[in-house]
Order: sequence, then structure tokens, then C-alpha cells
Amino acid sequence: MVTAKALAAELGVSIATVSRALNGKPGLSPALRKRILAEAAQRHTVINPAARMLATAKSESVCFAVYHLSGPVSKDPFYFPILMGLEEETRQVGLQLTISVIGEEEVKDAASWRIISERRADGVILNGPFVPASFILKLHSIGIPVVLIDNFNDHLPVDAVVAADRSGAMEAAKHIISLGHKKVIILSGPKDWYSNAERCAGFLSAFNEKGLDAPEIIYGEDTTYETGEKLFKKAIKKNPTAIISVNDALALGAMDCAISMGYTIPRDISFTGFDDIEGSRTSRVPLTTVSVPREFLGRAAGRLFWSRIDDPSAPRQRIEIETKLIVRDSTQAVKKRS
Amino acid sequence: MVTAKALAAELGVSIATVSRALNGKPGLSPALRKRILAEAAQRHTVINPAARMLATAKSESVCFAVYHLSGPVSKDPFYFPILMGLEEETRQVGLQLTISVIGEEEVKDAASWRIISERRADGVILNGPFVPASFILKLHSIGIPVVLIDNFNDHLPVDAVVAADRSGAMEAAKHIISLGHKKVIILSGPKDWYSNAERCAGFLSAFNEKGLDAPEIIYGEDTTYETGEKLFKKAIKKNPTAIISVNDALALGAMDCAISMGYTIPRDISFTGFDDIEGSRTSRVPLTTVSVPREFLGRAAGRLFWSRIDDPSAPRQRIEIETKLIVRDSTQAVKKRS
DNA sequence: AAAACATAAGCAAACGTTTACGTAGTTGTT
DNA sequence: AACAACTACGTAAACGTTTGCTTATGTTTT
Repeated sequence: MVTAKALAAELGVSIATVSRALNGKPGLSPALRKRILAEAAQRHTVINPAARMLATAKSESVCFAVYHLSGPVSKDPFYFPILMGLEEETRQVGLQLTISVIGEEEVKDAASWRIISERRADGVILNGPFVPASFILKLHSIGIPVVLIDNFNDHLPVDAVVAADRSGAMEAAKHIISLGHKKVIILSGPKDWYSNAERCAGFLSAFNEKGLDAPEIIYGEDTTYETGEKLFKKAIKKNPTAIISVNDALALGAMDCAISMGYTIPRDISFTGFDDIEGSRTSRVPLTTVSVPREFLGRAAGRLFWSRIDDPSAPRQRIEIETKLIVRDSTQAVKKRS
Repeated sequence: MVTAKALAAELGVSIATVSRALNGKPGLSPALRKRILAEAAQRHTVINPAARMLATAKSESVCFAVYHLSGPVSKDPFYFPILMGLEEETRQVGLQLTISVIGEEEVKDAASWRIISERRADGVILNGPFVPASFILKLHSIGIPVVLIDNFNDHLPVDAVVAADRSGAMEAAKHIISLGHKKVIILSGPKDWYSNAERCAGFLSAFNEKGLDAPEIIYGEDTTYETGEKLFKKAIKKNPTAIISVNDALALGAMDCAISMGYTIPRDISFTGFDDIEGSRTSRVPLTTVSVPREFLGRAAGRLFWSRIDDPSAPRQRIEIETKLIVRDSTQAVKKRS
């Protein structure tokens, strides 16, 4: 492990020249460049990132941030694949990937977020639909490149990558409709979370398109398994033949609750979820759901970030990743009512 | 955002003095220290980490590394909680957390791992039982602090945090034994993975302790759901009344395979897993398993790392985290054979 | 052949810290 | 009152790059 400085000394050239060679910058004869590069490779020359950061005021790293993960959410199987996809992408372009969970303090005062105040990352990938808009705006106004995952808002001047929530939801709803279900209830998390809103909109528009009555939506405080159980108890009072949920956790909670109350799935009630998390195919009754390629979401975010760094003034981009309906055992044609 | 340099100029003191004040180092009158700290707080003075890294040759960050994650493994719900626990711990002590997946290249030539060669991390948390020992040794010999999670080897001179695999396994096996099962098969991944070996040893010693015949172990290439299905097909030929698996994924795969072959769980066969991943409680038949507090594993690793940085010459530590048997529906007393 | 120009390489400032060392000023000892 | 021993602070070197500017050396143009 030899520094560029040492290499320059050994080769009898200036540090500047070595720097230019190692960075592929012009101003060098091909012969000398080749000699330096060869020697550098042999000597395992490596540029000291701290020194480079200091000189360039760039950290060459991105921060993957999740908002206030705690308790059950930290077990959420949703994020890891995204993170892994992102890792692959950042590694390919030589960006370091750091990770941080942001809590109340950081949201109140973005400057208290060390990653940002110390400029330890050149930008952030903000994950999840519940990151406060004010926080995003603050970061953007400071000049921090931001990429949103699973979140979008027309008023937010930042890039985003989302699943094709609306069309995926329509597909799921059409599946339910095609099975003849008329009495349908939608289970959702907070309506101000982007993905919930989009998915609900998708469900409704499918019913609307077919000229059917809009199903009722029951909102919960979050989208966890436990909330799914709670919401089911409200939903069942309406005697639905099918229950559509905005994500798998909700659907799983609802379905298990139904089973424990003595219902047989899908004979009595059909269920659909959204996301296709690990666990949906192995659930009590394998869940019909809409698959979201989460690893790909992460990769897209990485590419988006890279292109944003490349051209900060480029117009805002919003990447939508296609989803796919996965029909499993939790849905079946509605029985004729006797 | 003001640099220490600028602050020194404004206050009319030397940079060295500001540095000492901000770092809580001695050599300062209490009065001046207070004045500097007050001004620093008001001006949002922040020490440039790049400059500090350059001066101290430390990065103040740790790298959480997973080995060669790809395909189905990147969806493994096992790692995320660990990562979250680690994040909390590192944040508290002011360490930055970076993440990296290491592949074939890095293992062949540790110097090609950028995180290390560029010294972008002061140490690494190596995750999973399949990180090659040679790689770990290499890192250690270079002088990189290493903490292992879910992995341990007496010959490896590095710290480790593991679950109480053996005692957890004994508990699970005793549960099976207490239900009267005699014909038992163990499903395992590669026997050279620490946790597999420990768990299998735990299973066997429980049987041994009770004076029962040792159950046969069937080994697979990995511990995925798909492998669970495969291994079950071999296992079923031996007519077991219970199948014990070294992890949940394996157990789930085996159980689903059994169900699809027409067996009724737990009437015909009892199943146990290990880890208690999300999904085990909602599975086809809720799985009896051994809970591993993974978030806590991550936190322990963080603390271990911190104390290692603090005292590099301290004796090796191995932290074992208690597990807990969770009895669900997949196990029941063996039926009297007719 | 002289002038204009392009190219290759070096020089040195700048990035913002940390820390060993030096130097006053203050307190304590005899 | 002289000297030692601290204490409080400043000085300056060192960390290893990047990059604008300068200089030397060709190369082309007229």
C-alpha cells in the first residue's frame, strides 16, 4: 500500500503528474502515463480518500436512510433487498454506501444529522413513504442531492423511484373483479403515504372502469401485521367477499385474523396483498399479491443518484418500476350467495 | 456551518486551541474552553471529517459486510435486523456505518476490497457463517479489527458475537423429545458453517442426554427454502415423525413440501426451525422455532467493536446471546403407531 | 527562420485538521 | 528573590491530495 506521494518520489515525477495519471486526466504523455499506471498497479498504489475528500470537498459516498425505524419496523423485510440492489449499483461506480436511520431530532433540525452536517455523504437515498416533506425540502434547499424510494410528491423537486403502484393495484383489483367479487373492502395505511394513496387510487379506478361501486377503504395508522388484524375486525362487519390490502403485512394480519375467527380462506373471503415479501408465498394460505422488484428499486435509485451527481441541473426524474400480479391461493371466484 | 479554522479566526485564538476545546482535550483554561464551545454551538461549527481523517489516519467508521449476497440470499430477512441494531449502537458512539458486500474477488485478494485498501473503515463486522477463514485471517493480519456475527472459530483470533446456538438447539430437541418423537431427522446446511455445526451438536446432545438414538442428519448445500424442499424428499423416505431444521427457511421449505405431498402438519409430522424470522409465525402452519434476537446481535457487535478499538490488545471476546424456544402449531405429541 | 501555438510536466497553494514542541506567564518552593 | 515547575496558549509541521499557473520543450504556421 503506497501513497501517490510516495510513488511520485520513487518515479522521480511530481505528485501532480501522478495524480493526473491515476485520475485519467489529460496533460500527460501516453508513455509516462503508462509507466505510472504500471508502477501504480504493481505497487498497489491507492489514493488516500481522506486527502482527496479534503482537496475536492466531495466524499464519494451516498447515504441510504430509513426514517425512524424501530420496534417491529426494524424487522420489516421490505428494505433489505432495496439496500442490496443499491449496494451493487454504488459499488460499480465506486461510491461508498453508508447507512443511517433518521429520527425525530434529525427531522426537526436537519443540521443535527451528522451525515449531512459533516458532509460525510454527497447525497442521500431516502427510503419509505413517511419521510416528512419538510425534511426533504430542507435537504434539497441545502443543496444535498436526494433520491426518494417508494415515495413521490409532485411538489418535491427531487428525483424518485417508485413501483408502478397504480397499475399494479389496478391489476390486483381487476383480478378480484374478474372473480366476481362485488362486496369488497380495501385495507390501507395512512392515506398520506404515497404508496398507499397510489394503490388505493389504483384499486378504485379499476372498479370505476368496470362501472362497479367503489369499495370502502378502511384506514389504519400503519401497515403492520398487527394493524391488519385490527382492520379486519372492522372490515368483517361489512360482510365482504374479498379484502384488498395495500401491502402484504396488512393482508397477512387480516388473513390470519380471519382464520382464527373461523373463516376458511379463500372459500369465505379472498385476500390480496402488495409487495410480495418473503413470507407471502409461505403464509397460512399463500397470498395473491403484486410483486415489487425491490432489489431493482435500489439499483434504479443508485443509477438515478449517479446521473444526478453527474448533472445537478438535469430535470427531475421519476422512475417507475413495473410490478407483476402473482396469483396464489388466497383468491378464488365468489360463491353464489344462497 | 463554520469550520474550526474559521471559528479560530473569528475568536482570535489559534486553531490548535479550538481543536483542543472541540475535542475535549486538556491544555485549556476553563473560561476559554467555555467561550469556544459556546461560540461553536451557536455557529454550528463542525469539524471537517476529511481533514481529521487525514491528520489522524482514522476514518471513524465501521463496515458491515455480508459475504457474496446474491439471488435469493439478498432477500434473506436475517440480516436487516442485525444491521439496524448495529446502526443504533454505532450512532450512539459517533461511528459512521458503511455497508459492503464482499465477493469472490475480495476473498481472493483482500487488498482489492476498497473499504480496506483505502482504509475507509477502521474495522469490519463480518456477517454470516460462510465467510472464509482465510479471509478473516488476512484482515486480522493486516491489523484490521474484525468482529464476527453468527460465526466463530477457536483458531480465529477475532471477536465474535453468536446466538446461544447449542443451548437453543438443545431446547428445541428436548421439546421434540418430550413430545415422544423417536424417529427424528435433522435438516442442516453445510456442516462447516458454525451455526449449523453448533445447532446440530445441540440437537444431538439433547438426544444423547436422554439416552436416545442420535437422529440422522441430512446436509444440504445451503439453508434456503428450496433446499428445504429438496431435503424433505430425502428425509421422508426414513419415515420420521419429526423433522428438526437448523433454520427457519429450511423448515419452511420442508414443511410446505410435506403439505404439498399430502401430509398434515403437525398430525403426521412435527417441524421445528431456528431463528424466528418474520414469516415463521405466519407460515402455512405457524412454526415452532428458536428465537434469535437479531437486533441485539447487531448491538452487541457494535459494542464489541467499540471496546476493541478502545483496547486493541484486549483478550479475544466471544459474546453469546440467549435464545428462546417459541412453541407454535407445527409440533405435537407423536401419535401411537397402530 | 521567426513567431505563434500546443503539449508535457513541475510548482505551489489550498483543503482543515492534529499534535509535538516552544514560549510566555503564573504559581510555588527555598 | 531566585529558580523550578506548571499552565495556557501559540507555532508550525505533517497528513496526501487536487488544480490553476508557470515554465520548458517541441511543433506548426507564415
